[in-house]
Amino acid sequence: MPDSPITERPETEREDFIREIVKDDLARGAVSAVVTRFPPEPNGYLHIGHAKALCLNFGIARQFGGICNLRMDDTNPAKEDVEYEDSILDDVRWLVAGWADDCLGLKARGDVARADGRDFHLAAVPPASAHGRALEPFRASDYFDALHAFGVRLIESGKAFVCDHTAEEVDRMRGAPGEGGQESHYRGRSAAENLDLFARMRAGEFPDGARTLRARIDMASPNVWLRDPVLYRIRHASHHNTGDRWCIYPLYDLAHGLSDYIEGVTHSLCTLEFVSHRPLYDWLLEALALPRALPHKYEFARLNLAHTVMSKRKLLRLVQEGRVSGWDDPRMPTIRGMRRRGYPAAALRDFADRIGVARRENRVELALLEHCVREDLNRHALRRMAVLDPVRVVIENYPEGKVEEFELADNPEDSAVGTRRVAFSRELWIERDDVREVPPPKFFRLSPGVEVRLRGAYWIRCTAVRTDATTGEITEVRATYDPETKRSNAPDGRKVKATLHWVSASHAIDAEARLYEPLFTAEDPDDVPDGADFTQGLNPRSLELRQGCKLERALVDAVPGQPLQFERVGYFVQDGAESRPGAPVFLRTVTLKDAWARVEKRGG
RNA sequence: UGGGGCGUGGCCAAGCGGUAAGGCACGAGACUUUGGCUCUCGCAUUCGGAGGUUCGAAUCCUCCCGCCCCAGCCA
Repeated sequence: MPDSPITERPETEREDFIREIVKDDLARGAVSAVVTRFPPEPNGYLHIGHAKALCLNFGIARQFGGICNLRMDDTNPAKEDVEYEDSILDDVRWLVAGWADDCLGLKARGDVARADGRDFHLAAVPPASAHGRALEPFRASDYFDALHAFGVRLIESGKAFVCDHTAEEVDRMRGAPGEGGQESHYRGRSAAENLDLFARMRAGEFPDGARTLRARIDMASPNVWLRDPVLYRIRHASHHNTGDRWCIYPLYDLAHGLSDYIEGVTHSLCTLEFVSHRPLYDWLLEALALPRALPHKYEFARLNLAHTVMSKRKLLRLVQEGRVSGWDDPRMPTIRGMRRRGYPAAALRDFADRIGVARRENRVELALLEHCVREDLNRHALRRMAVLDPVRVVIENYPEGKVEEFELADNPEDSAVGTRRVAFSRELWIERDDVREVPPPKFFRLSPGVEVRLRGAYWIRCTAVRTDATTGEITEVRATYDPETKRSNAPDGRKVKATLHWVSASHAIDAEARLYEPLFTAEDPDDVPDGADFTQGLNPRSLELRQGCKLERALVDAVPGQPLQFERVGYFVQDGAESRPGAPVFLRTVTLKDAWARVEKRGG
C-alpha cells in the first residue's frame, strides 16, 4: 500500500536504554547471543521489585532470542536457606509461564563450574536437550572451586593479598569519603606467603574474621570500593548447598562478576545502588586476564511502590512481628502474596512493561498496578453474584414457594466461556449499600418508589423500607416486581437507572470475604518523622473481614485461584489456604472502578 | 566538604539540535441488563534554575539549586 496516505508505523518493541545497548551490541557483533541472569539471594521471598528485574532480564532474553539464567546468589551461609530457594524457583516459574518458559536458563542437577584448562565455564542446558536429566537453578556456591582458583590466581599475579587486620581496623583504615584510606600493614606480603596463608585459611587454621583475602587496588581511590576490598572472609559455617566443605566464602563483588563470566552472561543488569561497584566488577574481570568475552554490567532504578515497603529486612519484620499473617499474606508486595490474592502473572508483567526502565528514582502509584490487574481480570474472570453486606428484600407480588432459574453469562466479554443457572425466588438478598431510605442526589439505586433492574431477572419497585427503631438501620426492603420485565426492558418504554446484583435467600451459600486496603497509609512508609519506625505507618484498616456474605449457588464449585468477578463489587478468588468445606473464604483481589463512590466522595 | 547517579505534567515515561510520544490518574460526554467494560474529547506555550552557543535548545556549553547512592569480613 505505497499509495496509502497514512503510513502505518511498525509496531515498535518497548525501548529503554538497556535494550538500546543490547541492540547495538548485537548490531555491531560485540555479542552473538544474549545471556542475562536473574540472581536473587535465597534469603527471603521475591517481591514486586524482583518482578520488575525479572521481567527486564527475561524480557530481553525473549526479545533477542537469548536466555536468562536463574542464579541463587548464595555466598553467605549465615543468611540463606533452601526453603527460600524452592519458593524463588516456584515464583519464577509462575511469572515466566506461558511467556518466557524457553528463556529460563537452568543447569543439570549437580553440575558445577567446569574447569577447562585455566578457564571455568557452565552454560545453561536448553530444555530440549536435557534428555530427561533434572534441571535446577544455577548457584554461586557451585562455583566455589572456580572462585577459589580465581582468588589464587589474583594472589599469584600480585593483585590480592591476605590481610590480618581485624574488621574494625579494616573499617577504620578504609577512610571516609573525602579522605584517603590507609594501606594494610600486610599489603606487601610475597605471593608465596599469601598463597600459604590463603591455603591455611581454607584449611580452617584460623578462626572467623582472623584474616581476609583482599584485592590490591588503590587505598587512595575516591571510590571506596576500590580501596583494597575484601574478597574472601573466614566463616566456619555450614552452607545449605556445600555443607562443611568450605570455611572461607567469597564476597558479593568477587562472586557476582565471576559467576556472570562463568555462565557466559553478556549483560549483567542490576540496580542503581551498585553503580559504584562497577569499577570493581570490571577490575576483577580484567585482572584475571580471562580467555572468553567478559560480561558488562548496567544499572537501572529499582521499583518503589506507593503505600508499601520493599526491603526484605522490613518485609521480614512485618512477618516476624505478626503485622501480617506471613510472606503470602495477600497484603504483602511479595509474589506469593499477590499470587494468593489473585493477581495474574500476566498483569504483573504488563505492569513491569508499563513502568518502564530508567535510571530515575521513582515511586509508582498503586493505581497503575491495579489497572493492570483489572484489565487482565476483566477478560478472564468468571462473573458471579455475591452480596457482601446482605439486606433482605421481599417481593410481595411474587408467589411464595415459586422458583425460577435464569441463565446468565459467565463472562459478557467472552460468550464462549459459557453460562450458569441462577435461582430466583420471592425473598432475596441485596447489598445494603444499594438501598437508601432517603436517597442522596444522583443515587440511582433502590429507595421507596424507585424501580431498578435485578441483574438477569426482573425489575422491582421498592414499596417500603423497614428500619430498626433504635438504630435506624434498614432491616428489610419490600418491593413488587413487574412480570413484563423478565430479562428484558419494560414494554411500555419505562427506563430504569440502576441494575442491582442479588442472591435468592433460600438458595444462597454463606461465605467469608476478606477485603484489603493498602498495608500502609502513607505513600512512602519510610518517610517518617525523625527516628520513628516505619511500622507506625501501618494501615489499621488494611484488612476487613466480612462474615455471613451471601453467594449464588454456582460458587460452591469455585476452584481456589480461579479469578472471579463478583458483579458490581470487585474481583475475588477463593482462598485455597483458609477455605474449609462448607465455609469458603474469598479474597478481594481488587475492587471494580466505582463511579458512584467518586460522586459520593465529591458530594460529601 | 570525596566519588558517583539523577532532575520532562499528580505518578510513571518517550525524547539523542528542528519546535513536548504514550500509559496511569483526573475531568467532560457517549454507550451500557455490572455507576464495570468500551468509545470520544480535554489535560506541560514548556522540560530543576540562570546565563551562553545556534536561524532554531528538553536536547550542546557554563554556573547554580535540589534529590538519591557509597565508609558490611551483607547482597
